[in-house]
Formats: sequence, C-alpha cells, structure tokens
Amino acid sequence: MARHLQPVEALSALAHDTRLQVFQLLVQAGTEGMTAGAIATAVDVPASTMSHHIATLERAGLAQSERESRMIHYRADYDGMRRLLSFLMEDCCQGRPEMCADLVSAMACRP
Amino acid sequence: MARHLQPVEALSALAHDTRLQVFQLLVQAGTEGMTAGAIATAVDVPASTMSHHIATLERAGLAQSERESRMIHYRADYDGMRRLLSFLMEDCCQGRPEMCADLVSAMACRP
DNA sequence: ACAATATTTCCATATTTCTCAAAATATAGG
DNA sequence: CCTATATTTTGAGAAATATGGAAATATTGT
Repeated sequence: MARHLQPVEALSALAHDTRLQVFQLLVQAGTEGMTAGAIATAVDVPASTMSHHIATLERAGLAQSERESRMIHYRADYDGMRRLLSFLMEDCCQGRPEMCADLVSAMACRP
Repeated sequence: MARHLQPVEALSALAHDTRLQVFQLLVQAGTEGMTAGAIATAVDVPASTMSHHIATLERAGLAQSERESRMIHYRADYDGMRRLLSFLMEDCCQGRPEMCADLVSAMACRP
C-alpha cells in the first residue's frame, strides 16, 4: 500500500480552496514571494489557520520559505509543481497520445 | 468563498492512494474500461468501499459508468482529466513561460 | 532589558472523510 | 418466481483534517 505517497500529498495539499488560492497567489507573486501576513490578509484567514495551510503546502513540496528579518517570505516551489504535473501527465498519457494533444495548446507558456 | 469548486473536487478525488490507483487502472484499461468487481479485485479493496471511491471519481468528473447487463463498466473520463490539467497548467504557468518548458518534454505522448 | 511586530506551535473542538458489514437494488437465467 | 451474481446504499464507528484563540518563539528597534 501507500504507493503514491508524494503525488497524493501534493494533490491533497492543493485540494483545498484556501490552499489553492494561496498557491495561486504565490505563483503570481513570483520570485519576490509574499510574507505570511500578506497572504493571510489577502485571503482573509486568521494567521494561525493560514500558518497551518502554508506548512501543508511546504511539506507537500509546493512552497518554500525564507526568513527575512521578522517576516517570512514564501514562494511557490515550481519544481514541486512540475513534478506533480509530470506525474499526472505521464500517468494519464501512458500509451494514449490523443489525450495530451490539447494540453500542449492549453499551455499558455509557449512562445 | 468556495472559489475553486470543480478543480478542488477533482484534486480531492485523486488525493487518495486507492482512488489514484483506480484512475490509473482505468486509464490503462482504455475504452474497454473495467467492471466494478474487477477494479475491487485488482486493488484488493472490499466492494462497498470501492463503490464509494468510484462514486467519488465519478462525481469529480474523472470517471464514467455504463451498465452492461449485470456488470457496470467504468472508464476514465479523459475530458475531465484534461480540464484539471489545463486548470493546473494555466494556473501555474500564468505569465511564467520558464515554468512549463520542461513539461512539454515530460509529455510521453509526443511523436 | 523591554516593547512591538511577525509568525508559529499548542491545544481543543468541530467537521469531514474513510472504512466496511449488512441490507437493498438491479439484472439474468432456469 | 426463485436463485445467483454484480453492485450500490445505508448506517455507524474510527481516523484524519480543519479551524482559530491563546501562548510561545523569533527578530528588531529603543
């Protein structure tokens, strides 16, 4: 049992409205990141509750933290997200090219 | 609140070891699909427990069912999965092309 | 050393999810 | 109509997750 530990943890972390919002915010914030307080304010959730959620994202490999004087800056962990997406795509595509065809065009990042 | 209803439901459905295994099985099974019994046997989970899990996947738009005499065939809902992946990619890529670059090569489905 | 600010950890409670046996439903064949 | 098979629904307890106030920790400035 427990075959998909990491992917399940990452999926689980994103499977929550508040945490998904937070992850989006962090992606938007880019390398700058956001302080815990700014995140809590933006999403309008008490600091302690938010702290739990952020910790969950961090454990799941989807966010990273760095203390900067009194504040702690959080940023999205792109590598973790990439790992999750790769897993899902290899998982869902295995042997079925027709599946991912549209996905490529859905990617807003091509030149 | 509850801003991300559908994506969260789909993520939540996949955020469980058994259900993730089931989804993979269904993808592998292709258009044939698998009966509820075959799935339960393959994953070694009691029928009633499995029924709940499959229902969760179906509600989340990741599986479809079709009765065929006494058995019920389930198949992966590729469209639902594509929707989820699109959401995640647009979400994680917004404005950052460097993020998805590697993803394209991670897709095992290119010719 | 103290006060102020930023954040986390502790703790208790509330809610949701998970599990599976037992009963119910659906279908097919004799 | 009865029996067997396939699956779901019901119901209830166990486990996990979510929430947030209060206390603890970390840092800075005075």
